[in-house]
Amino acid sequence: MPHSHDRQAGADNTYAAVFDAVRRIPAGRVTTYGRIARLIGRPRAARQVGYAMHRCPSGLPWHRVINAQGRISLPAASTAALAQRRRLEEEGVVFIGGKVDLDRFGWPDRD
DNA sequence: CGGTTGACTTTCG
DNA sequence: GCGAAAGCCAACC
Repeated sequence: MPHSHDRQAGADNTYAAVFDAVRRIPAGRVTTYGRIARLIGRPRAARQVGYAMHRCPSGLPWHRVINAQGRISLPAASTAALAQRRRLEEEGVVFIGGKVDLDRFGWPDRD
């Protein structure tokens, strides 16, 4: 383990923790950057989760991560945003007015 | 080493 | 319900 005078898990573990949390999201569910930040013990580091998403490895279900408003956090016209929405819809996630109802599709949530 | 940046969140008008 | 502003924190240059 790292020395305790350092911050919590250590910066090197941050990305791994974020990626691991994202991999735990089941298909057909979504979560928010802030929720992941909280899961890895950094409730205020939501932006860094987004940053980690930009650097995410292939095979990671990054499309299941959206913002707290239930909206895709990318320019609506961008290729990535369109791909994200399409993938989520393929998994059964419903967009209403361009937004996802986090109360129904959010994770963690009821089973 | 220090200012900028950004796939965020929350609050206010 | 929406847009603007402020707050936060690590990566980048």
